[in-house]
Amino acid sequence: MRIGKLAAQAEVNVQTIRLYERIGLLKKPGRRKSGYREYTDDAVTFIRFIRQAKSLGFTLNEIKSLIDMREKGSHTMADMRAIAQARLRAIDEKIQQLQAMREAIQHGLNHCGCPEQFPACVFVQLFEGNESNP
Amino acid sequence: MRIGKLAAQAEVNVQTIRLYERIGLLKKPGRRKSGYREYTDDAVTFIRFIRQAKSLGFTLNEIKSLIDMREKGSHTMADMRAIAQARLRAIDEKIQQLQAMREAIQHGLNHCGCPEQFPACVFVQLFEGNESNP
DNA sequence: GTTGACTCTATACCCGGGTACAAGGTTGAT
DNA sequence: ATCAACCTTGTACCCGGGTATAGAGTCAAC
Repeated sequence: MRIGKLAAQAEVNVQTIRLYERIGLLKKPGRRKSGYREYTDDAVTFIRFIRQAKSLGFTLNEIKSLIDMREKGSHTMADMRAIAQARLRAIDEKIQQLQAMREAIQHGLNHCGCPEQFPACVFVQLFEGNESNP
Repeated sequence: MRIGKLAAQAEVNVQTIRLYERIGLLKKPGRRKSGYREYTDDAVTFIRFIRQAKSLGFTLNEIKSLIDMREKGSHTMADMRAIAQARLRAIDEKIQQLQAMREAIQHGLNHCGCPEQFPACVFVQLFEGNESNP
């Protein structure tokens, strides 16, 4: 199939496919005499894999690492698990960080004893020199 | 003080200060005859406020909204709280999303009954059906 | 055999939040 | 008076992950 159909079936933009090819995520497909790219059905699955991995928070670089490993046959389960675990750790860190932000803001809102009196507000405190703020 | 000192005291880059000025986050300081920017001490506090808000996950645009409100005197507590609460909601959404990713990956790792047997791995499953791409 | 939809390459642009020159002018201590 | 360290503007570049455009060539249905 040509690129447009692949894009439709994999639910991505045509440009995105060419981008993925350029950065080495997708192998270069065959070409017609006209120069048109010619894909087989498994390209659909492959792009879906990429999108799925992306939706799990893997960056395109990480995905490329997985692909490269697999391609070189140098992949072991340990390698793969290590990548997955690194991603888990990154996700956990991010969650911790967001929870800390959450708490700081929530704390500000809770301890702002000024339903309508502006100057006591946590935001005002932020403006007025970091007197007592977290 | 001149921009270099301000940058040092506020612990940001000189370029960053100019960027903040350009996007309207910092109001334009006075200038010497030579054209040099001349800041007062409260600029330090102000930049620290920006960094603090940023560390709580506010984007520069959100911070600009807070500042604009304050400048225009059109700020009410309700406005400020609304912004803070919007940020809280955004943070919560992000956390939900990360937790879903976390679970999906963890599930994959747990249910991959192949400490060293490659073909049953969750990653391999992702690849399955496209044996011949990269 | 013409039309309209498709594809090709190359290049530029978008977002946010900066960072890095380059070429010139100023400051201030010696 | 010199000289390093500072400042000015303008421009371009970085990251990741795309999206948009122009100008030219190709495919297929009628």
